[in-house]
Formats: sequence, structure tokens, C-alpha cells
Amino acid sequence: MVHPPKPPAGPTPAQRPVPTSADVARLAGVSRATVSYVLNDARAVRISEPTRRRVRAAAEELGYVPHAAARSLRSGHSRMVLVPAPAASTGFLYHRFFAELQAALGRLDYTVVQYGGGGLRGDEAARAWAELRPVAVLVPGGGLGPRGVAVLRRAGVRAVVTLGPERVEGAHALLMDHERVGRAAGEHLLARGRRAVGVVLPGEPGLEIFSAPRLAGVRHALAGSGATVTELPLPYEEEAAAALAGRWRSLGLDAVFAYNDEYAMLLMRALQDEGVSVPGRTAVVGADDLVLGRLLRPRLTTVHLELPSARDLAALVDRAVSEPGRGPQTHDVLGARVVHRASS
Amino acid sequence: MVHPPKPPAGPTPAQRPVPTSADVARLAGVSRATVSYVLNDARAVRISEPTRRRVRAAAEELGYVPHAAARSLRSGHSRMVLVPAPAASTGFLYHRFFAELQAALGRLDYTVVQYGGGGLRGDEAARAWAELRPVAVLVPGGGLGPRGVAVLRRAGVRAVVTLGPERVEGAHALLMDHERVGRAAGEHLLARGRRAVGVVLPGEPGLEIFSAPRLAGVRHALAGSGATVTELPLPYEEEAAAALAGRWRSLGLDAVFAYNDEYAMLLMRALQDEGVSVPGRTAVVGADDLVLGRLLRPRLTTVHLELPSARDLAALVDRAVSEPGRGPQTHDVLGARVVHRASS
DNA sequence: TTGAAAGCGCTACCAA
DNA sequence: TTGGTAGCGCTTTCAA
Repeated sequence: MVHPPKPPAGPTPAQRPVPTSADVARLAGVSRATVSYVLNDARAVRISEPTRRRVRAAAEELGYVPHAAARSLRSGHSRMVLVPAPAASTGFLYHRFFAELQAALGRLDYTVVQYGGGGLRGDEAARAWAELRPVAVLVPGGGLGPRGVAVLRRAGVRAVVTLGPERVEGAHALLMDHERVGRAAGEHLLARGRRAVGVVLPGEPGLEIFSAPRLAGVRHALAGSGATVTELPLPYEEEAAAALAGRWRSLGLDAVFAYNDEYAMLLMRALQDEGVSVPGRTAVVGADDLVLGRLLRPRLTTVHLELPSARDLAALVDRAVSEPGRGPQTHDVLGARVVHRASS
Repeated sequence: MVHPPKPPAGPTPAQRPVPTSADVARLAGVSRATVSYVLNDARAVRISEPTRRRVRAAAEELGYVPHAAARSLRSGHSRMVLVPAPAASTGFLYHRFFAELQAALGRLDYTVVQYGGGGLRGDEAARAWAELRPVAVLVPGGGLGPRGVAVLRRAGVRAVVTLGPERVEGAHALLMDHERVGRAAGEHLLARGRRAVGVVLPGEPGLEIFSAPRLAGVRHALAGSGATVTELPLPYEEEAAAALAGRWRSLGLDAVFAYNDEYAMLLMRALQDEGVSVPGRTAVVGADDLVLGRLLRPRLTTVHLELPSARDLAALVDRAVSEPGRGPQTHDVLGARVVHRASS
């Protein structure tokens, strides 16, 4: 965090200063130590009930709120779990997962903070995170290298956990191997007798981390079968989908794996408008198993993703924090199975 | 933030302590002051180039990263903008808006932090936010009362801005009046000759802040026209939509405003499956103008929302921070206009 | 039962 | 050009 040389204020307009524990002590007629004991319910020392009351009343009257930074500076640790905001818009599944994770960590008394990197990359970003001295960092997607991990560890971060397709040296990994998603789709299409498979690659930046392994998975599934793979770049726009559908016959494809349900639906609609029958002429498979996929007919075949339980992940973080001695663990957590509906 | 009496650690496994500026000073053979000057590029003092180099090298070697909390404790201010995570899942529009806002504030050198409330409500939550001593707080949705605002101000927060349907005493407000969304839909349906309008109310918790004013807007638009309004609770599930469609004829409705595009699409699909013609027998109107709405035929009529520009909001925050003297401003920022397509 | 005081890591004022 | 040092707000040990 870069600071300008001057405080951000103009002329401060006679604003009352923020009350500190010393102010509370003064008002209650006790020492700062007593204030601390009372407000933190310290069990080691006995404070008389009248004193407690006086302190509480004084704090209330002044609107005193403790200063988290000062407290954690003094105590030498914090319960902050930092989660950098993912670079790209990651869709509904991620948001739900993140919300659940937040709740689960909250139940373990951690404070989850999502940090908006603001264009920093790689080691720069890691430095910015390290300045906040979180007890744990959870990095979704890619973007953290071994150097970054080292910076964080050096700054006292007890647990560095990556969530994504790649493992990173020195960090715990919740490996979400998206190749499996593509593989499941590819195997399914092969089993259905398809031989010329298109794979949609989203035009939106930042999705390569997911789309590349999914594509690789399809290739892997089809390797040695004689079936072909064709890459189909596609921005998420109606016109782009129509254009792709317009040249569909010339592509000679009998199936398409469309990255996810949203792209799949967009493309399927465009294909139908173009008179390409689904699944007759072309099978369509999406991923993520969204409600969305049941809107069109035929209903969309999709790859259902099984994300790790948020509670388990929270427990993993907690364990890693309390026992930083153990080496980084890798857990393979992404389940992928085809839900066969009518579009394939 | 509640702290457990003990640090989270088990037995610390001979971990090297986190390097401080004093360590850097020692290694470079200079004082801590000099380290601070060099690493912050202090322009007031001149440090010789060899010294600068020695300090930089020492910092590099130790992997030194400054401690943000200590720094802001000392300097008495921070550039942190706190954005509490919204209670309910708020959809694509909000996420895009939030991402843009983050980028815009980042360009003004603020650090945006999204804070996971973790089940705290009202004044409790405000206290938790205040402990972090942010320079500004942006509260989406409802959930902050006048008391909460007072707590924040008392803790030195220079700008409290609410984004949502309600104004809050003492805070700047970016008023997003969702009644307008319902009103636009209602007026449109009335103009198309519809007289019996259903309004979908999402079954998912937390969306009442938006759905209630949207419903009120429809009522408002239809008041005095003789047209009727029927409330239609609907969870976001295929089966629920089918059930609702199953008793559609008995409801005697000739139009429905479906909260947003997602619910609209779900319901429209169910209506079509039930043989209810759209727009012939029933007109359907959504909101949010998502790409999704173009998937089914007829294409979905929708209410397009114009959110405030993220850059403008960032500028507003910046101004409020630098001039806390001026009283709280209210800006009316939500634009709503009907995009007429084929479903109505 | 309460108070005095040290010190967490950092910046900035004043002196050398 | 560099160093000594006070102090931000808080907790906690040691004394009283």
C-alpha cells in the first residue's frame, strides 16, 4: 500500500479525536490496564463489579471501539485470512463457494478479507498482501509463483493455500484439475460416437487458466481415437455466436464442448437459429450444471463440478495455521461427472 | 474481531522471526530512520547513493516487507476503503460493478477490502468494521442504521456511503431506487393493454431489499388504472416454476413482471411448457438486461438498469474523504428504462 | 484488586 | 547526511 506524503485530509473541521482506551480509563477513573481487562473479559484477574460497570459505561458514552491494528501489533498475531480477488469474473459457482467459505471460516473465528489487487501482478501482489500480515492467504486461480509464496512465508503468513489448476512450490494446494472437466466431456462425446469435436475458448480475458486445461482434457480423452479437436474462440455475445453458427457447416463438426453452460446455451441457441439440429447434427455439452441449462430444448448435457466443501477447506486452513511445521499438502478436490441430458 | 486468549500456534517450529526495519538497519549498518527514509523515498532528506544501495540490498536479502498496521498506526491514517460483503447473492450486475469500482479506487491509490461480515448484523457489524479504522466505508444493500453510521464516524471513518434503496441518516447515499424498475415495467405493461399483472417475489432470502420496492413500483404504476397486482412467490428452481405455471390459468393473469431476467426466463420456459402462449396470453417482463434474455423465443422484454459509473463513485468517495466537512450528499443514481423485445 | 511501564514496528521531528 | 528518540493504541507482566 503506497502512502502519499501527506494525510488525505484538507483542513480538519474541528473533528473530535477518536477515543482511545486511555480516554475511557480517564473517564472511568481507572488505569488503561483495567480498561483492557474489563473490555476483554480477562479471566486471569478479578475486577470488582462496580469498576467493571464504570468502565463499560465510560466506553459506551465515548463510543469507544478498539483499534484492531494496534491490538494485533501488540499481540503479534491476527486472525485475518486474506483472499485476493480473482482476476477474471469467475461466475456463479465461485461466488457461492466463496460465500460459504467465508461463513465457515467465520465460524472458526477467522476474519475473511477479500483484497482487491488493483492491477498488481505476481510478486508485487504478494508483497502487498504480505504487508497486511494475514495469518493465512487463499489464492484462487493462478497468479502466484514460488517467489510470491516465499515472500508471504517470510512475512509470517502461516498458511498459503492455492485453489486452482496448478500446484505452486511451497504452498498447500487445493488442486482443481480442470483437465478432468474436459476429459469427462471428451469421453462422453466419444462414447456417443462423435468424431469431430469443437471446443469453445472464451474470448474474455483471464479465463485461460480454466479454458486451457479443459481443452487439454478433451484432447487427452480423444487421443488415439482418430477423433479431431477444433478450437473455437468465442466472445460472450449474441452476434459472435451467430457468426460462428453461420460458418458451422463448413467446420464439419459433429459435437462441441462449450467451456461452460453459459457459452453452451449461447451457441446452442445460435445453432438452432441457423437450422443446425441438436443433437442430431451436432451434440452440445456445457459445464457447471447451472439452472440455466434447463431453459432450452433439448436440455443441455453438462459436466457437473464437485467443489470441495467449504467447511473442509476452512478446517484445512485452520489446521495449517496451527501446525505450520508440516509440509505443504496437496489435495485433489475437483470432481467432474457428466450429467447426460438431451443435447448429446 | 474477537481474539482467543492464546495465539493460534502450537509449538512454533524454529521459525525465523519476521524481519523488521531494525533488522534491515542492523544489516546495512545504519539507523532505522535511514531505512525508513530510503524505503519510502523521502524527499525531505538527502541520503547518499551508496547508503541507499546498502539499505536496499539489506532489505532485499532479508525479504523485508513493511508492516502495514504499524505504519498506519504511526501515521494516523490509512487508505483502506471497506466494502462489507452483501448479505445475499447479488448477481452478475453487482459483481461487475464491484470489480470496476475496485479498479477505479485503486487508481486513486485506495486499497479496497471486502469484509465478510460473518453473520454479524446492524450495529454489531458496524463495530467490527470500525475496528479496522478504514478511511471510508461503502455499504451495499441495507443493513446499516443511523446508529451504525454514528459508530463509524466516531471511529474516524471520513466517508460513509450507502448504495441501495434506502437513505440512512448521516451517511452519503447513492440512492438506487428500485421502485423505478417496477414502475417502468408496470407502465410498460399497462401501455400494452395488460390489466392483471403478476409480480414474482424470489424465494431466496435477502432479496427482499430489492424485490419489495420493485413490487411497490408496479403497484404505483398501476394505481388508479383498475389493473390488479398479484404477488407470486417463486424459488429459483425448475420444479417451482413448473408448479406455478401449472396453476397459471386459474390465476387469470395476462402479464407478469418476474423480478429479473433469470426468474423471468425460468418462468417463461415453464409457461411455454404448459402451453401458455407468450406474449399472446401472458406478457413476460424481466430486469437487468442480461445476455441470458436473448436465449429463448420470444426474446425477453426487460428493464435495463443504469448503474452509476464506477469512476464517478470513486471520485465521490475521494471527495468525501478529503472534505469531511460538507454534509452528507444524496445522489439519485439508478436509471431504469424498458427494452422492448418480443415477450410483451 | 489495581496501576505503572515496557514494547509490538514504524515514521518523523530534532540534534549532531 | 545520518542517528537518537518519542509516540501511535494496545496488552500483559510485575509490583503494590
